[in-house]
Amino acid sequence: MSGFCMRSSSGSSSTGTKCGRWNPTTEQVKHLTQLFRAGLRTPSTDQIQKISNQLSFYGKIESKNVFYWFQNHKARERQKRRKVSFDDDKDVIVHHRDNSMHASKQKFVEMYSEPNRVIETLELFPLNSFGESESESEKLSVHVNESRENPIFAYTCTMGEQIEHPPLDLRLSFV
Amino acid sequence: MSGFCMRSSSGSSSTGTKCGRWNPTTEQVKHLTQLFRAGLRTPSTDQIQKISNQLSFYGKIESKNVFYWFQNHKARERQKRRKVSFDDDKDVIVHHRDNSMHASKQKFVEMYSEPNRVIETLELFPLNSFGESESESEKLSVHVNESRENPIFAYTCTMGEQIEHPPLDLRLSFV
DNA sequence: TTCATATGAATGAAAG
DNA sequence: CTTTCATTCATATGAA
Repeated sequence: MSGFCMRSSSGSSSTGTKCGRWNPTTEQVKHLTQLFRAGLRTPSTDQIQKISNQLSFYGKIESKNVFYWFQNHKARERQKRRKVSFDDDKDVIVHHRDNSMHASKQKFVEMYSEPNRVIETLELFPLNSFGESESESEKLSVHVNESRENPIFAYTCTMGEQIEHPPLDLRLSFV
Repeated sequence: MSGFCMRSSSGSSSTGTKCGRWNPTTEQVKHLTQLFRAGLRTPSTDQIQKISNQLSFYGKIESKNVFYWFQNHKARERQKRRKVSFDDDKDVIVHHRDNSMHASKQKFVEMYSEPNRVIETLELFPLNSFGESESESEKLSVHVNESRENPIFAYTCTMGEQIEHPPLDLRLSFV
């Protein structure tokens, strides 16, 4: 059994999304909580494995469940605390808590900040992550056409994943 | 403005539906996925630009969105391989299911490297959050006993929160 | 049924 | 790249 949740974003009705989800037993929750209270916040993969293994005694459970549990529990603990701690806000004068959150908004630009705008046949593939992914170890190149009238996404893959005719113009083909 | 943030249509009990972050349309996701499946993993700035530009046809989207999408998708594809694979038997007895992972080469290979009790000294507390935890910034260790009969969860916490003795064997204690 | 809440799951964004 | 954070989505459950 594997819960596959398809997230139909926007578009129309966001229905669907059906998947069974883990339902922890009280015992499992009790132990997870204890570990949390003991100070565990972000268990490592190893720890997750161990915990999962042990807790499986009480019922079905997977590693990812443990992972999510801690993730959520920690987040919500913090969230709860954040809502309750609105003491310094309406107070002291010019303390406009600047929205610094947007200050460093574009992190990705730091690395790729290059006004370069060469448009041609692109050379993809960092070549460092091919053996491990489920994708194919093939090479391809993205040919982007600059025509701007009715762009068309045209995937030229031997995989036979041809999409209809979306108004795009990103051509991808093997080399 | 343009309704780029639909979502709370029929949901009265729906959450706030804030429009703070990018919400890819089905079409956008479809295309991104295709590119990914075709082998694209780490698009260059140019490529990101082009893709973003093309996908903007379907809705609001920025370059960084594309950048992050690939980064996350790639990472999670890999992470999935790591977390969703260990299925535990709820019947005691821990067959050392060997470490015949899939293809990963990190962290996991050292799981059950020892048939004895594996004592891992955990380094908890990320320290990036103030006193959000009830525990102090201390270190603890998880003592996992591999006995395959009647595991017992034994939390050795100074808090005096001793639980009974469930059939588990994950010992957690401060160091 | 409808609304409200708790929480598992997912994922965009960022930090490390 | 890896890991963590923040926010959101979805479902199960219980109250009204």
